[in-house]
Amino acid sequence: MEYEDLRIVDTPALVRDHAITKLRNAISTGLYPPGARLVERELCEALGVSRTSVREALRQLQSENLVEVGRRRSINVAVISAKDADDIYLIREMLETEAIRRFVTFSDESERKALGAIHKRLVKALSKKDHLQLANIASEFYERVLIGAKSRVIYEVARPLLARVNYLRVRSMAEPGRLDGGLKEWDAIMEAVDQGDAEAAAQAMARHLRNARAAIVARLEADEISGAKPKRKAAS
Amino acid sequence: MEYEDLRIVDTPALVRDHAITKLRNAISTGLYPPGARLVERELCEALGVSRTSVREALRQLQSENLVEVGRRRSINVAVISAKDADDIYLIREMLETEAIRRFVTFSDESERKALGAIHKRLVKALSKKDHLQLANIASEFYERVLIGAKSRVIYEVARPLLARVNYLRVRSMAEPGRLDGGLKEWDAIMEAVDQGDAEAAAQAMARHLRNARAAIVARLEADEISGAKPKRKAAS
DNA sequence: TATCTAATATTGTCATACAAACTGGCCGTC
DNA sequence: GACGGCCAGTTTGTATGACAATATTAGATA
Repeated sequence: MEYEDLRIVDTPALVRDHAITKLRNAISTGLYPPGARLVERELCEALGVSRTSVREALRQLQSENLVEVGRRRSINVAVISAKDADDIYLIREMLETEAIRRFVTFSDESERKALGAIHKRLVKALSKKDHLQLANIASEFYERVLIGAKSRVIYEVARPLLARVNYLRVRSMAEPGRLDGGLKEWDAIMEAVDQGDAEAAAQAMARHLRNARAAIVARLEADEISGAKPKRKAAS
Repeated sequence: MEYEDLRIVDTPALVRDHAITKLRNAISTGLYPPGARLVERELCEALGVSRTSVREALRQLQSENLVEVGRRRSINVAVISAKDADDIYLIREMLETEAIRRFVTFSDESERKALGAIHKRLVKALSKKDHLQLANIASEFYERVLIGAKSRVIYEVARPLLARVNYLRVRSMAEPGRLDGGLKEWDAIMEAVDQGDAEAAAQAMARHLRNARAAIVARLEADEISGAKPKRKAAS
């Protein structure tokens, strides 16, 4: 008999996890844009939780580098410079090419199916030019690859990097011209995965990330020269 | 006149940072060995701080993956499997080869001098077979390279990985045979740096990390087959 | 208007409090 | 003596209130 299925594994939801998720979302959607100051009391109010929980959540976001401490002890949404973004994408390339190699090697049928489904939705969103949707689906794709790679370590290292550039990706995708690499890059990745060609998949992923990097870094550099206007207040 | 030096930049030490440092040390020295359960009240007592601070410190260590939550919400010192270690060293190789390339390219004279000094101490500790000292100095070396690479992102990603394997390195160095790669590997790195040969330095670092990886993974695999005895209690 | 001062806000830390889940031992029953 | 269940003690998650030390803002004043 298989009793494994009966095993109680359910962990009651933690308030602070809820808070972390909400804050992460608020940051990646730009509700709290880079540089915005996060005031504990306001977050308590907005989230409906105690300062205890908000503070623990902030500590976590802090070590994920999604927020940073200002000079006056204030907590601000992290500002990512062009150089930072460049480095993040370099590291993503290192990690995610390895991840997709392992995905091809270790993933089971259902995982490949799931990735294929995400790819389909991606194509649809692309054709509709639905930028926000596209960014979200792409996030799912990256994350699914990380999970399928079956390496706790790679996942733990790469995921925070994804979170850090999430906002940038949403922004960049709203740009005319580059809809996150266009169809070809995604198709190349998916095709290589379908054919079980790990090396081709890694190459396709590398190309994709290098292009994304170029687009995002260019955008940030343009921003930096034009206006160095640090936002101090959160969006209302 | 240069008033910059008078600028008050000093940030009063935070209790929680103190706690984090202490705990990190306790973990990497093995005072709290892998698997050991960390009980909040005991940590409060040991550190002489309130539960608030201990909990915020734990949240941080948690996102650094130095501790992990057990089934019943308990906080345990992270146990690193052979596979985890293998992956960590793979990623370290990716990051630290890049880091030392940049060190060679971007570091200034004083930083190279400082690295040279660390190397000298390393050689001395090696000749004395002072394992603990050796592990600590090696940590300094790695960290100094990361700093000299002048990339906030690389530093932020690589440093937690260093912290995660710190305990393993201390242990592994106590092994007869491998004294963390022996003289040759370190000398090769330092020589390449001195000659300003970024690529040679990267190669030497890669070799060093691959050897360290092999030693540590072998050790962990031996441990895993012999005894799967998870420690549940912290050292007194 | 410029500047100094007092009121206010914000963060860091502590001390409690309490519910929920878990642990372990004690006891009674058979 | 074995079994089962009840009860007290632990531990974590969360909330609340308090207070010092700064930082910020507003107000008063020259």
